[in-house]
Amino acid sequence: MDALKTVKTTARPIRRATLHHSAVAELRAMILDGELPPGVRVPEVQLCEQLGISRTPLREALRVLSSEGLVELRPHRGAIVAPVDPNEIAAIFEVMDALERLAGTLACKNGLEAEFTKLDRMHDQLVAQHEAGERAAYFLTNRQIHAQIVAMARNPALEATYGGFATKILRARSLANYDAGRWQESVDEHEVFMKALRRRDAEEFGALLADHSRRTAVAVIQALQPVRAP
Amino acid sequence: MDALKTVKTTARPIRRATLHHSAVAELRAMILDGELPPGVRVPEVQLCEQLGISRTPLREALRVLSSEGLVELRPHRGAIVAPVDPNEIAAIFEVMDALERLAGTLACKNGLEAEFTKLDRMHDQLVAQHEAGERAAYFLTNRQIHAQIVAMARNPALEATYGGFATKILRARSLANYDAGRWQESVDEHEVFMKALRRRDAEEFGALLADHSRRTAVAVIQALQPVRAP
DNA sequence: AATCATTATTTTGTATACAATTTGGCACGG
DNA sequence: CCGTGCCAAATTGTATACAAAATAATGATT
Repeated sequence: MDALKTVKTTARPIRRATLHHSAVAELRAMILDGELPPGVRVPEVQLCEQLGISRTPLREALRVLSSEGLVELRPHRGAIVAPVDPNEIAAIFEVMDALERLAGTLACKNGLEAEFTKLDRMHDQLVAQHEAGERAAYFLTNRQIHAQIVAMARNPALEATYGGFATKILRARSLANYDAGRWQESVDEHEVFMKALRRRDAEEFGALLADHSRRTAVAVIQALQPVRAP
Repeated sequence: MDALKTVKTTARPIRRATLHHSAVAELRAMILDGELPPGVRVPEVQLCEQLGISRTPLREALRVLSSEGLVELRPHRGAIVAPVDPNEIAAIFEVMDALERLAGTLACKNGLEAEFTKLDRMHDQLVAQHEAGERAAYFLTNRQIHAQIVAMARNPALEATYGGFATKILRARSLANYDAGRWQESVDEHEVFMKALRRRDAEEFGALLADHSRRTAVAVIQALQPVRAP
């Protein structure tokens, strides 16, 4: 007696089966990984055979990435991977500070108890990775922590906007090698705002997150300066 | 002795000649004007002959609008104009408040003298249009004022994000008829934050703008409630 | 008569072919 | 020797044709 006709195979019934959607994901990853460095031209046919798809879905993907700001479309002149402009990154961080503050405040108000404890565990992991000098793992955990905070804000619009900026910032970071001294500072700041979080002090937590973001901005932009385009 | 080889015919040498780009603009306008109401299906071929273009550029346009959140793509099931979800609008306003505050603070710091006076003139116009009961003209001026403030912030990332949200909010507004009582209130709030602006009190101006945004949010969302989908 | 299965139609997704524009090179003239 | 104009190759923009999937319509079976 099966009451259901269809079996729920997975929690998310949305299957992204279309090629153009896969192409977006693939290209985005390639751009983030630096496989497609900023400023480089994106020849359609070459990428087509590389991805094993036709031009149609690839072009659709390029339009989407353009609207995300990861590529620039120059009519009749081909697409290029969007260059990383320090001024643009600075502007993004200026907005990001405000978003971090908002995320922090809302997360404090809307987060579930289980999420707070999860955040605590993640923070412990972060500190451990810092002490162990595991740079790559640290950065990943760091991103996950901030993503978790944003998720706890329970605001899809904030999450989407934050994600878009985070992507661009991530790309800038991967270009500019991070200052070593900033690492310790950053961990300290995490310690501080986590204390505010444990007190459930929403305003203070938000303010500290914004401050953390601002300091990160300074470090990233500074590290970006020597990369002057040749 | 002309030192320049090319004559600058216009300030923006970028010409948007491609069909898919025109299609994006056209469709976006149609969605905003309510010509394509929320939830309605978007049959590709029908729109193609209506716009006089082929399916290829139209589909590219749909992907862009999807990435902007104005249409929803359901794989193999066609695209629909994104429904206006009160919860989504509420979430957007929550972010918008923060953006308004940021815009106000930055505008106060980075605005040029000429721009401040221009804003004053626009405000006078706004008040006049309110007194004259010119509803449509008032709303236009209102939008222009806020756009001007955002422009004065000198932050392209903020401007783009703000613009995207403003588009969605505008669509929600056009659906829900605005409460009459709110109109007077709104003008009063404009009066108040303009005073702060004339004092060049950046923090206060930002705070008042955020407050204005929050109150607008309440009014819009309330006006949106009776529109329960049948 | 109602339900299910199967088929037909419509619509979307993808690939390919054609048109238009840009860019690099080359010859010609100054 | 340099600049200008024209031509050719390559690449993008658009249109159309074909394939796949979903919806509907129909008929058979109970």
